[in-house]
Amino acid sequence: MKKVLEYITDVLSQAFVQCGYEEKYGKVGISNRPDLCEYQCNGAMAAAKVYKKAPIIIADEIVKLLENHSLFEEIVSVKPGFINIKICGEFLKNYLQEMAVTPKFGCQMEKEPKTILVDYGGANVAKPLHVGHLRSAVIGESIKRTKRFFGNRVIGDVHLGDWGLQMGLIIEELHDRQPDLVYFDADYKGEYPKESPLTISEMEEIYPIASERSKKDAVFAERAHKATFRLQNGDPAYLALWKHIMNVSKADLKRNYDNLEVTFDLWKGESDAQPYIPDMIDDMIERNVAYQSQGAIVIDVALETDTKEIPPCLIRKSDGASLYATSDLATMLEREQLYQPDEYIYMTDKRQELYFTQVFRAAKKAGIVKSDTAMNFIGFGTVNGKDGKPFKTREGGVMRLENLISEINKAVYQKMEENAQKKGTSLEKEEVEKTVPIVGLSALKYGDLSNQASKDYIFDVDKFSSFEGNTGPYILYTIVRIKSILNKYTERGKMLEEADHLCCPTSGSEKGLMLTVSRFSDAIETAYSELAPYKICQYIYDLSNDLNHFYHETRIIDEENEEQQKSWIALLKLVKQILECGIDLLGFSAPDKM
RNA sequence: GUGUCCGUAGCUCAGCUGGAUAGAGCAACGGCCUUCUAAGCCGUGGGUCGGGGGUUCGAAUCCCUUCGGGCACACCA
Repeated sequence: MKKVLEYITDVLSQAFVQCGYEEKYGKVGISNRPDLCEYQCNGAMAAAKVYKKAPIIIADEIVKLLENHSLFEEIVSVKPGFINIKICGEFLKNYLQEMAVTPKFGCQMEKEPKTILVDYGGANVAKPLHVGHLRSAVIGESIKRTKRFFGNRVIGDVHLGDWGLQMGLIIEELHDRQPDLVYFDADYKGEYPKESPLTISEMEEIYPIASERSKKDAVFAERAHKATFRLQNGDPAYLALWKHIMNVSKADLKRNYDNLEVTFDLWKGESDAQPYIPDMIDDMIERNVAYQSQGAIVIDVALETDTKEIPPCLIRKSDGASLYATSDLATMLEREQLYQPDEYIYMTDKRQELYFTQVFRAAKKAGIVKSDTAMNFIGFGTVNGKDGKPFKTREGGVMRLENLISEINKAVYQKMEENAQKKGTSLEKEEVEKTVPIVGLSALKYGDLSNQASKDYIFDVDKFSSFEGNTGPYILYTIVRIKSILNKYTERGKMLEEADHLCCPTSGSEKGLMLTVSRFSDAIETAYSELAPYKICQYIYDLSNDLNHFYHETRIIDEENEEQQKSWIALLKLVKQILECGIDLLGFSAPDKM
């Protein structure tokens, strides 16, 4: 669907041409003075320079030509040379009606859909999820949904950190605690047990202890390194143990991600890339892409155009071990074989930006990915506490994601209870069990997504559980209000389907709401092209504000004029659909009541 | 040191392809529930847009400079 701004810009551009000016001066934008107008064109002032005329004279010419144009309710020239525009209600009404029956409310789908691989940059196996993992999961989920919305094929890979030293640490710690396990019996020749010797909570308890121990105990650290080495070289006993750890850990991670309504198409990890590594490195050396430097194998990735020195990308340490980059490159090799992505998106902490420019360049230089494959890195900022330092619990430890969620849910529950008390009703248990996690999730996700991904942000639990103003629950509350009206409407024996016709706006708040509705595709398309979920937040927050403003001024259920009431119901239906679409792109949904 | 991002209201942040009085939310203060959910709505107060130069009819926005902070800079991930 053509956008409202395009309709107006076309008309203005034509007028500029008719008056003998260049077309480009007809560009129209949203007004920054809503008290004066809805749209504005500043082209007359820009044109004034070139054509050596007073801007107001040019603006007057344009306005004179368009005074009676059917698209405008009002078009006037002001002071230095602004052209202020109010759009005709009739046009707006028709535009919204078309939106309501157009797929995706008129958003422009991708003409050539792409295959996009999203790499969530690895939660680590055997370690609990903490707030740091929140961003990649939440932002990634939203970007995945947005990319799909526009018609692309998206493959999300959780990409676990499952092949590193933490495995050796756990294995050796377990060795000390339960030396009698068959995995540690060198002479054992039989099948290894099907049951895991460790539960998830034992694992989560063991890991930090083992990790600490390795820092103080050099002998233990050496053992862990050796165990890791044995595992990576395919020792059957350790591999069997590793599989147990993987299964238990994956099941737990999956449960946690499910709670966040975050899903992955692939549950691959670093271990999956290992088989590709030896051939890949040999091949790179053979083709002179990689070479030996100071005992290590590296790929030069510096370009003449660089403003700073980009160090070479290391793919093998001088002791022969592979690194993160090796695994990432090998993973691309596998992905190219299996999926041939047109675009890659990597989501990690922004501190890894330099690293990823190195890897991306290495991948292209080595011909692992095609030269025209889009390689995107989304680096997000760190989650900080109120003190501006990386987020910690009150006790100073790492905040587990699970605890965070339950803390927010507790606050949601309290709020619901308060509200019930005020109304003198009591909470229905089933209702609460359904609603609390939905509202809590909206608070958590919206709180994260409404910030620009690349910036650090202050994570304030109190703020997240206050639910006032620009928050997820506010958006949900708005939707719930609409649902409530629609319910009342049908309870009175009226059919929602019959409310499919809009009238021209009769108030400022109604027109304001309609104008914001009409901006939907601009907002979503911007979020899509800039990979910026916070733009979606901004838009649905605006829309919610306009709805609530309209809501407080307009009695809908009591309206006696049937046509008018139907029109409002139709408008509410559309706003509800759009808000629901928006929050779906953000990765959460609305309850029926709250 | 080099590169990079940032500095806007007491706090958390928008706004940055230059435009009219710099906007939200929180916090503070004052109104609005016998009427569609007050997790809401309306209003008040609060800013030398880090400092200084420059370009321009016009700068929070572009350029230069300076101060203050974050982060990264080959065998970690």
